[in-house]
Amino acid sequence: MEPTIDNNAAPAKIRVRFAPSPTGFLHIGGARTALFNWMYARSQGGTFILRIEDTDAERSKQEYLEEIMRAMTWLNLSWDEFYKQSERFDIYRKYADQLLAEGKARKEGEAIVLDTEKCWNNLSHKEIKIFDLIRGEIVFDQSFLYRRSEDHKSILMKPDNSGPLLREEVLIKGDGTPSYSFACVIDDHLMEISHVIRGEDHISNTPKQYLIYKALGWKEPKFAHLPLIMDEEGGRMSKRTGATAVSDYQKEGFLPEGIVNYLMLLGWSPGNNQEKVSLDAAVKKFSIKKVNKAGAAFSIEKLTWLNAQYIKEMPVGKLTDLLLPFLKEKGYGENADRKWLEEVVKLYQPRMTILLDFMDWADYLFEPNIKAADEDRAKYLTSDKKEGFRLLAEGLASTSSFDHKATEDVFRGVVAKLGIPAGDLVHPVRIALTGKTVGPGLFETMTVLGKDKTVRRLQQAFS
RNA sequence: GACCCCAUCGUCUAGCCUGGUCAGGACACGAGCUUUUCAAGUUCGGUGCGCGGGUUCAAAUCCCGCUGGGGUCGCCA
Repeated sequence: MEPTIDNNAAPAKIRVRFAPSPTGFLHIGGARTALFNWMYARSQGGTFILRIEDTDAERSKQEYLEEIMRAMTWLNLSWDEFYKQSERFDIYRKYADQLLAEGKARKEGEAIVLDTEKCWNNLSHKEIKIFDLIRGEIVFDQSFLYRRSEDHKSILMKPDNSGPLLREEVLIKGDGTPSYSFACVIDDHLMEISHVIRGEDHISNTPKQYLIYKALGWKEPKFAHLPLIMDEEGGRMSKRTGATAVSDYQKEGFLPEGIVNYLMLLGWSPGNNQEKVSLDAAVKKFSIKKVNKAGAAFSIEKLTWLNAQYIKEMPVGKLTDLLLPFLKEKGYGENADRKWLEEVVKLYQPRMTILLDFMDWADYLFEPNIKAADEDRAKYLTSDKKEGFRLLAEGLASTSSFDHKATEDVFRGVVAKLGIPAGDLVHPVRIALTGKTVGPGLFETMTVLGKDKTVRRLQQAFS
């Protein structure tokens, strides 16, 4: 039997946008906003739009625009449509002129401002109700329009004292460019945005924009205001308290999978106690109603842990590929043997949390000479170790094979002969070979360092 | 200051809508195991419903107040 319910009604088209202004690098908070928009679009079979809000010609820079697109691409947040507000000035102008003609706006010098008093009075209700998918209904009375003194402490009254003086919303600025709210409203309407998903800092912009929607005779979209990301102390996220640009994290060797995974967990949870969630899995489970209301503190430690999880499960070949640019930058491993390099990577993979860790730990394999810190030398390379070093160098030099077993056999032989615990020689040798007090197993280390360098560093350890 | 938003371990969160499961998981932290070091891994552990009132047989969950935190108040976006 055919269903009796009419399902022919076209389902509402889901269209969302991420609207950064290219006045700086893509911020970690911006990336999160983009991510939630993206997840919502993908989970609903909707459209994800990237709209560049570059109305401020002074502050907008092409390099930032490119950087934002590069960062989003790196994070795997692909967009379906692309717009730049700077190419749409004539559209905003047209609607401003229309409002002017309708008497809902007026000229203020070169600028055009909305007659908010008239627009407010045109409203059928004496309050503005915004429905927020995350927070429910948010109600504003007229006070959000009140004009205040410089110090914000007192409300300015009309000259005739008949009531509070209302602020006029700038639509077109004195230089002819549109204001943020005006361009935003027009674009969201024209681009048929169904859901405006943005940061909580925009909640108080919403009633102003509502007034513009109504002045234009348009229906407002649905809103969802995401909680803000705070810094580690719960304060406002700023450059002062850590890296804020996505590209900074990329430079340190965070993986896009790790960043995206961490970011999605800030204010949302798949609900099944899972921490490690791929973008695909998140899309399947994502629901905007499950997004938290409270702000979330950014924890570099958890990000780092999550990043380490992705590094650990990565095929060695791929990890090596990712390391290549970092090595190249340092001038390391230009002609390194790929097979050898993968052996080295495999050695450090379990302990890496970010790609840069590898650079800090494996430098001794690429530098011709290494030198441990003086205090470590003084502590470990004591003269009573000289005999052990001599015997070890001698023994290793004469081994035919130089693998884990061979090096260990020689080493065990030496400590047995000297009658000392293995640990007494292990640590000094590690210092001599790597310049570090910590690292992977000593025999693996020797193996990847190679016979020549190992023997030479042992011989020169005390010089 | 006004308006708005928010409130579960130190942090991210599940649970809240549809009151009744020792408030569950993760990061971090501590301890054990492992071990040539540091990590990793593994086992175990402590830590929380901001406060005060209601409603109810019963409140993390519903209501009110307080406190605390955050946001906004630009011809920036």
